[in-house]
Amino acid sequence: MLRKVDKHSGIPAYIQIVNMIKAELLLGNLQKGAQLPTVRDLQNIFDVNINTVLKALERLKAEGYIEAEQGVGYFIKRDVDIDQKIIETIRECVSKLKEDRIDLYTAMLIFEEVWKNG
Amino acid sequence: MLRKVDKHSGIPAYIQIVNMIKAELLLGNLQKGAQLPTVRDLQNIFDVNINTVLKALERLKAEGYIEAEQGVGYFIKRDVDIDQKIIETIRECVSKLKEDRIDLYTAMLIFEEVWKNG
DNA sequence: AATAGTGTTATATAATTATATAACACTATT
DNA sequence: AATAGTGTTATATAATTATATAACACTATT
Repeated sequence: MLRKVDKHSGIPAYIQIVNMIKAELLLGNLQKGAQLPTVRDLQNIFDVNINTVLKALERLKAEGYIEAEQGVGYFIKRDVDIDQKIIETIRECVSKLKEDRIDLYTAMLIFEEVWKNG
Repeated sequence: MLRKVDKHSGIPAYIQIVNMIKAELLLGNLQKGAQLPTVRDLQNIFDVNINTVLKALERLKAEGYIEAEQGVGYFIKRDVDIDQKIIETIRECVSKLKEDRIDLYTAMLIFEEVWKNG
């Protein structure tokens, strides 16, 4: 689901946009051939300047995820398949953590640190 | 564990530093009263300029996690306790995901998206 | 042929992030 | 009193990020 970027997170807006679109690909919400909203719509969806949208799309294009057709639109170039088992593992973990009333930011800090160290 | 920042992640170095130190607090690796390495040591540990270290420490100080004593050093101001159950939940999840050969970046993208949407 | 709806390119400006460097101020030890 | 080891402040510079704005180029429909 594409939504406003968080302007206070410290993470550059164009990186957040890249991440959101990659997440849609991973979850199968955006599939090969699908057309993205127009750059001017994306500008509104993400609540950023058009140039910031273009910077994110440029990055995704360079990484081979999307392609542009001038005068027509942006399209998903390939599916990014992921084992459903992985998604289920993460869903369960998120579900448990939410029961414990922890917030996303804290959860991600621990997640990253445990991954890199533990 | 404090380590070099990732200069290619797109995330500002000072944010990465803040996050790493917060993660240490959450995992109990840094406890109330503990002294941080000197700013000049941190500069080497994180592989950034001293001003970038100071920017991160300033943020942590403003949020009440640490305090500075001029001429002496930086100290942890309070413990950030977290239910061990939460850490165990995350450890198990990370363990499963590593078995599936997924990478951290992909895992975190899914994690965040599932949290905000699923 | 005209037009509405796409993506594309360009210029200017400001804020933020990061580096390099130097000098200063305080504390604890010698 | 001197000194080594801390944090602190200041100045300059460059790259990156983000915005605002305008004009242009291509495609598909009317």
